[in-house]
Amino acid sequence: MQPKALPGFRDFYPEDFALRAHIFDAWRTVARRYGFEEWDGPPLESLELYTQKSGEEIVGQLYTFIDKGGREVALRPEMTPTLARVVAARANGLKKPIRWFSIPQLFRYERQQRGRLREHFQLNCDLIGEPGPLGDAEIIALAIDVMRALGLSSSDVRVRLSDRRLLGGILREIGIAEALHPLAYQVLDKVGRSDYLGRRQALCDAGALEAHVSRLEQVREIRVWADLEAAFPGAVSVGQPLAETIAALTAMGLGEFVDLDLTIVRGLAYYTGTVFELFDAAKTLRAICGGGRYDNLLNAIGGTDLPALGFGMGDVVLGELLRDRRVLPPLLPAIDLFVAGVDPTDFSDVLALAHELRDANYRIEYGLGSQPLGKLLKLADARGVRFVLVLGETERQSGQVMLKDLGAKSQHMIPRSAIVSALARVVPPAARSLVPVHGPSSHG
RNA sequence: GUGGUUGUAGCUCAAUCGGUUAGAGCGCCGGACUGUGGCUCCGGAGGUUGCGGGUUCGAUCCCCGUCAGCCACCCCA
Repeated sequence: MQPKALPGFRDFYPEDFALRAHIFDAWRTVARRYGFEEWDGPPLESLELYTQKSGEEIVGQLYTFIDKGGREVALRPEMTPTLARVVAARANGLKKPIRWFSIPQLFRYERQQRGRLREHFQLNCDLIGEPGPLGDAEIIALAIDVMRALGLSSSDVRVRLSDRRLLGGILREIGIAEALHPLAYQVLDKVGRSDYLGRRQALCDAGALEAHVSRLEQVREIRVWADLEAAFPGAVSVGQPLAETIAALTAMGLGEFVDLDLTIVRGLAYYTGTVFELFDAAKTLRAICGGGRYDNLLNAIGGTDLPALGFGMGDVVLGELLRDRRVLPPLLPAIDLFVAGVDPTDFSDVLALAHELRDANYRIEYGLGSQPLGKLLKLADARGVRFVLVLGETERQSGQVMLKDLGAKSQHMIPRSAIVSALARVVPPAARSLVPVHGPSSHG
């Protein structure tokens, strides 16, 4: 039996890594477009950071151990507690609102399933120090724009949006006691799922009136703002921030992505306002992204009273959705040019030429052993590279190099002495090459 | 953590009722091809049938266990 990666952990072969890089690229590009700055923290934290405040659910699934100094430590399962600590440490010196993003690798010890591993990368975007609904719209818009940047539309992904303040208002309007609100949230969370009746019974057993629970069930029918006004007129006023957030998203032209869905609760105990999730439209996968407002968390962890909100977007479900929707990045060749020497006496010329071109920021491969030219061309072709430079006795005597275009099936001589400037007109240097790997023929 | 289900080559899959040395395509390596790639043809490597045990003259096939994948719970990122 060959050794394998631990369950729930991944090996990234180059084609897998290409997808990961594609996702990271979109994450960074869009976050920067919103003026967010990248930061990071340690992957290993004190266990106490997680046991403290951020929801007991997570703690049972931590990777924890005692380090050699006797400290109880944990691999980070989420980024928000670290963020709270880091921000709190310099809260007075940071200009608000703070716009930060990070791409941490996170760990959870849990049985894996599709879309849920023990390790994943997650884009975290957080906006700290802004209490108003335009901040909520900003964060949600960023998440939507990541989808758009990856080639997904509103028919591929949906934002499901709710607000705990509004939900609280609805529960008060119904008359459900404050102490029963967590149970009521669970009932809403389970709507349409197998355990729904069990949770409903639990709420009744805890003292909720049957009539109240029935009315609570109307919440799941609310799809547009008018539904809310009709069903719970008394709660509309506490829903104002959510209404303004939706209006802002509509003004941005992103309204078509957004569904009002008050059954979105989210497990983490620290959310205080807006909560939202992104799903694939067919809803065959797990949530792509989840987030919301957590106005009390920074105070609880770092003693700094700042409103905040943010989201986490994992790479696993997102990658599956990109595969499903067939919006994967094109496979690009790893090199711009292949250099082929005709026989072993050409090696030193090949090495000199290759290195000169690498210094000019070309990505270069050449044959590492003594191989016939046909072999080298076959290798170049397999690499997906379009251009080959051939160096042999003939070229050396005339002070030239042969530039062979595998795509156009043509070749011509260019002067060896001015090789870089001669090439620049034909082959743009370096990693900006856009020639697809299977592409010379399909590329034009 | 609970229940169900599936494990054959790097990948996708075969293998009659339990019966000889577990096959094929793709991929990989080599040759035809010593200054011209893709195509073609030929050859090769690669498997303790996830692992362990049991039943049997004989197990990829049946039984048990275990590990891993998947699905549903659970929980959420």
